[in-house]
Amino acid sequence: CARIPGPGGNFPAKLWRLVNDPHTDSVRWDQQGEGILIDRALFEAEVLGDLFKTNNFTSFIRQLNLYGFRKGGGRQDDEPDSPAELHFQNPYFKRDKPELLAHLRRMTRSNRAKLQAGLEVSCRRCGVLLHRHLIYSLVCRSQACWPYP
Amino acid sequence: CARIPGPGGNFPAKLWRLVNDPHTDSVRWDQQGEGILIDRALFEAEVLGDLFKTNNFTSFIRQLNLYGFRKGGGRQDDEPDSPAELHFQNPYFKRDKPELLAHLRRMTRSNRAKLQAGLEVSCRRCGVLLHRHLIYSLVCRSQACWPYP
Amino acid sequence: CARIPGPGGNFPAKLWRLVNDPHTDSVRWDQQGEGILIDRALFEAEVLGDLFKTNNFTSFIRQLNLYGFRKGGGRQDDEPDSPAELHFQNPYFKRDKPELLAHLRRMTRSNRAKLQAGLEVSCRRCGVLLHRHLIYSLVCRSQACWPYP
DNA sequence: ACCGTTCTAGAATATTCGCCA
DNA sequence: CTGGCGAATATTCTAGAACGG
Repeated sequence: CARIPGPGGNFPAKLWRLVNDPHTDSVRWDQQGEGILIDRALFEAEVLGDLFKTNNFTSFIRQLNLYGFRKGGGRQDDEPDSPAELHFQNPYFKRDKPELLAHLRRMTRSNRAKLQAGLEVSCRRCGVLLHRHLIYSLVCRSQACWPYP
Repeated sequence: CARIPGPGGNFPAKLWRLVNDPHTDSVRWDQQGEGILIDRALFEAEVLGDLFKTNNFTSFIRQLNLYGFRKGGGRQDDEPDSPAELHFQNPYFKRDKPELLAHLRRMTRSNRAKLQAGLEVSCRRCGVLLHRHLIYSLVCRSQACWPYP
Repeated sequence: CARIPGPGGNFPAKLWRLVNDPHTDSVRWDQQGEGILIDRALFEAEVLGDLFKTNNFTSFIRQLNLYGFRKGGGRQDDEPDSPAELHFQNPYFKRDKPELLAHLRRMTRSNRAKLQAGLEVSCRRCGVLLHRHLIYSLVCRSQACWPYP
């Protein structure tokens, strides 16, 4: 069971990799797999400046918002295990529905306008990279081979 | 004679600081002070990943082009001391005419259109930071106090 | 020499008190007294949750922006001692010109419109509290009685 | 009606990738 | 092949908007 490939890809690819990587403690799925939980202090030490070029946690939050993540739990605000953890959710980012990832878009003003007009919006390398990553994560999880040998 | 302040500022501010900083060997003025000479290998080791968030020299070149720098010497391609040095020049980036710095603009498509239409184009924090740096470099050079004590 | 009164007042009053309070290490004037330097980690431990109701540093930044503070140094060489310190400045928030405090306004959209139309904009309790605090700080500094006994 | 807090979006610069004359 | 550029994403700083006190 190979490692999830890295560190390339755009923001959704990186986030998908992080949340599915058992070696990453700062980002994880909530109990229902409908949203993600982020431990800020841990995230700053573990991820920022490494996988991302920024050291500012707020830049990471800006990316979450750009890709359509909203704060708050999926259903009835299921509590994070630690009160310090931030809860975000996105209709196209679900643990058990990786096929939805293809709908993720960077919500710039121009993309928003295009979508409302019914036009196509590209997502550079979304297809290839996300596909690779989701295959990896699905295969690995189904084989219950995590954590890595 | 104080050090040139850093590391803030936009690209022109950083470049002006680098080329005037005697501690930076990878970027320097050509003999006439009309263009800059860049030693790529040295630049990668000395500057990239530190003052800039990128490790790719080509990203730095992209910035040079965005701000209007062109390859080639000012007059008749006065030879770089080392054949490995790249020669770039910009009509508003001259060693002895810091007042021209105020005309530097990021040449995006929209900015290009605005300029052609005779409109104003902003340059965030260009004024303050460039002003700071040019004052420093002028004062320091005039006092011949470089390298720093 | 009495302590600066607290903890009441609106945001500018609190900030003026903090930056002039020698017991507060996380907020201080830059060398020229034209901008303020903020140590985030220290600020979170020292000030947040106490003087302000929030635990989010970003809320404090939002307040700074609402009242017209901008990131970056004022004019000349005012780099932070520690690169970790954030530098903000405001044309009406200067160490040696407390009379300018009266011009501070909460820059909401409506206030912005009013000011551009040349209308008056109120600032609740700005007058009274700021006046009290600036008197205190001036008196205290002039008597060189800091730090407090 | 104003202020403070929170979450999200706008806008400018920075970085990356790839095209093309 | 190369230099310059378009266009997409990434990072930074500031503003909009909603809500409660």
